Amino acid sequence: MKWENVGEMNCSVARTLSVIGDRWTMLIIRNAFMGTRRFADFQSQLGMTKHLLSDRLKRLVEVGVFTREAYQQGRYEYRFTAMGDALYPVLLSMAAWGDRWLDEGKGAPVVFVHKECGKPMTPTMACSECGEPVTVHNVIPAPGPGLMTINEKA
Amino acid sequence: MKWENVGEMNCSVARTLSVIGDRWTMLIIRNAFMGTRRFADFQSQLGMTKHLLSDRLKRLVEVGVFTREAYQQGRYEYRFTAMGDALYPVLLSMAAWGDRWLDEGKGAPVVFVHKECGKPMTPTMACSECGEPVTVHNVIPAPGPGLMTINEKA
DNA sequence: TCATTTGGTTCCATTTTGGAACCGATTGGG
DNA sequence: CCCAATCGGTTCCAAAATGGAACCAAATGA
Repeated sequence: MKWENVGEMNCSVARTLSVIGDRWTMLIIRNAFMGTRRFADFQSQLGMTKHLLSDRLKRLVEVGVFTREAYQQGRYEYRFTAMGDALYPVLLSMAAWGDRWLDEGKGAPVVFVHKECGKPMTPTMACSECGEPVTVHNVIPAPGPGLMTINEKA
Repeated sequence: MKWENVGEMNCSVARTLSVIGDRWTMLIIRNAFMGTRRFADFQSQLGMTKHLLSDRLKRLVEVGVFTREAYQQGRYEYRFTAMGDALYPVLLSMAAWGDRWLDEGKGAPVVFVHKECGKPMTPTMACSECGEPVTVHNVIPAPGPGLMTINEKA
């Protein structure tokens, strides 16, 4: 199977990966969450080549993660849509995993402070119904309405 | 910058992506969470070429996400370590985003049931301190102990 | 015994990425 | 107004990664 067909799998994870699953896209999104908006800033911060950045931004706009708005003649800002904002938990879960398992003994580069309670926190996956933390041990996947086969191919 | 240097950034997200951020790795991990353990099963379920699968599994074992244990002479099973289990929230956050934003009107292929409360739920990112949901609007990133510069290069 | 399964490796063509040069439109400085 | 610099790209080419198929040795199973 080719990568370009991954998005056609009947799987939410595969479809998500078809949008954010290539080498640079999540780093672009990370920087966007840190406030970066403009082409040149993304490029200098990430050190990626311009044509790749151009492609990725174009694609994220097409998919609906970013809007592209001129802030001057021919100068654009890329800003999250609601769909883009909703990627924040994906970013947080990656940051939390890297902090815990790949910190090389130096501690977390960034800590997250929850505005409401004012405390530095670890982003934690919880049940929307009862609020308790969820892990691989207490979640059971079950067939949903959109299921046909778990791994349909072609 | 080349992709191989991304893992050296002083950023937990970048380091996480250096492990799980290539085309196939998260799909391998998805299937592992669904119970797949063996080379041939990963290969037939994912439809990826054998040498790529071989590379990815080798790497995930090196990094510490999987163990590789013989279940017969020369036959191996790949199983999550604690480090690997801890990737579950990343998978859940991707599944939740895909369900919400890329379902193509067909509904979620899989729903998650929380064992403790017994209800189908939406995996939600919450504050470890107060348990309230967190979003891009109520989290403030702050410098942590491992920070030197936010985007050190080279 | 002999075909089949498993878990790969090797080879090659195609695709993607990385690096650099180039470019037109816009802007800011003098 | 003129000129240099900036912005947001595009084009070209080399290098690296991926995709497809063939091949292979060890172990199994009939």
